[in-house]
Amino acid sequence: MTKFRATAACCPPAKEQANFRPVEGAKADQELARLSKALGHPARVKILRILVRRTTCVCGDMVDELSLAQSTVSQHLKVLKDVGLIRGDVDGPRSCYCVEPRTLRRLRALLGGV
Amino acid sequence: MTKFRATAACCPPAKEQANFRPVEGAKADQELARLSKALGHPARVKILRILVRRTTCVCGDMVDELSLAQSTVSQHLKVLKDVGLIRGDVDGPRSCYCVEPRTLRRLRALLGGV
DNA sequence: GGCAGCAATCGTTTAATTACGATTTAATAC
DNA sequence: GTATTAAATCGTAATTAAACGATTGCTGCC
Repeated sequence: MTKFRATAACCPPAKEQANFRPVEGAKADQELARLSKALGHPARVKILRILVRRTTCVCGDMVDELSLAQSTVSQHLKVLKDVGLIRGDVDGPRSCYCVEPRTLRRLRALLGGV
Repeated sequence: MTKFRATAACCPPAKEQANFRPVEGAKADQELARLSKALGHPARVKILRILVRRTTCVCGDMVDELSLAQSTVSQHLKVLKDVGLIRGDVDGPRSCYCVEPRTLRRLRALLGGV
C-alpha cells in the first residue's frame, strides 16, 4: 500500500500562449512524426488518457492500472516526457506526472495541418 | 522519365458516413496507438501530406520527392496502407495512391478524445 | 544513524523498424 | 513474341524499441 501521500499539487496551470510555429514543412513533419511515435504504443496512450482525466496529478500508481512492470512503465513515462507530452515533478518520495496541455494541443494542430 | 501516363483518376470520393466507434477505452487506445505509430516517421508524414494536397491521385513518383530508395518508399506506403490511412489502386503499370479521409478523420477524433 | 517505500536507471534479451540492393511481377510498347 | 518501365517483394544488415529483473538513489519515518 502507499505510505507516502502527495503533499502538494504539482503541475501549475501552464500559461496560455498561442503557438505560431508552422504546421507544415520538413520541420513540422519531424515534429509530428516525433509526437506520433511517442503515442504509438497503447500503454502510452492509456497513460496520457489517465493524466488528462484527473485534474490533480497522479503519481506512479499507474503501475497498478497498466499491467506492466514498474521499470517498463517508467520507461514509457520517459518517452512521453522526452517529447514534452507530460511533465514530471518530484514530490517527496514519489514522482508526480501531469499532461502538458500545450504539447497536446500542438499535436492536434499539426495533425490538423496535414 | 515517365513513360506511362495515368489513364484514369483512381480513388473515387468515399461515401461520407459518420463514425460512431468509441474514442476511449482499451480498443480506442489500441486504435490510436496503431494509427499514431504509422505516422511516427517523417517520411510517412510527408507522404500523407503529399497525398492530401493533390485532389488527383499521385503515383509512385513520391520516390522523387522523398530522397529514399524505391523499395523503402514502397515499404512506407505499405505501412500507411495497412492501417488504412491511404488506399492504393493499380492503374496500368503504375500504382496510384490516395488518402483515406475517413481514417484521417478517425485519427483526429481519437486524438480529440484523449 | 538505519530502515522502508517509490521510482529511475542499468543490463540483457527479444522483437520490430528502417534502409538498401537485387529480384520478381505485371503491364505497356514495339 | 521481346524489351521496357513501374512497383512490390525478398533478403539482409544495422538500428531502435519493448519488456523484465536487479540495482541504485532518494526521501521520509523511527
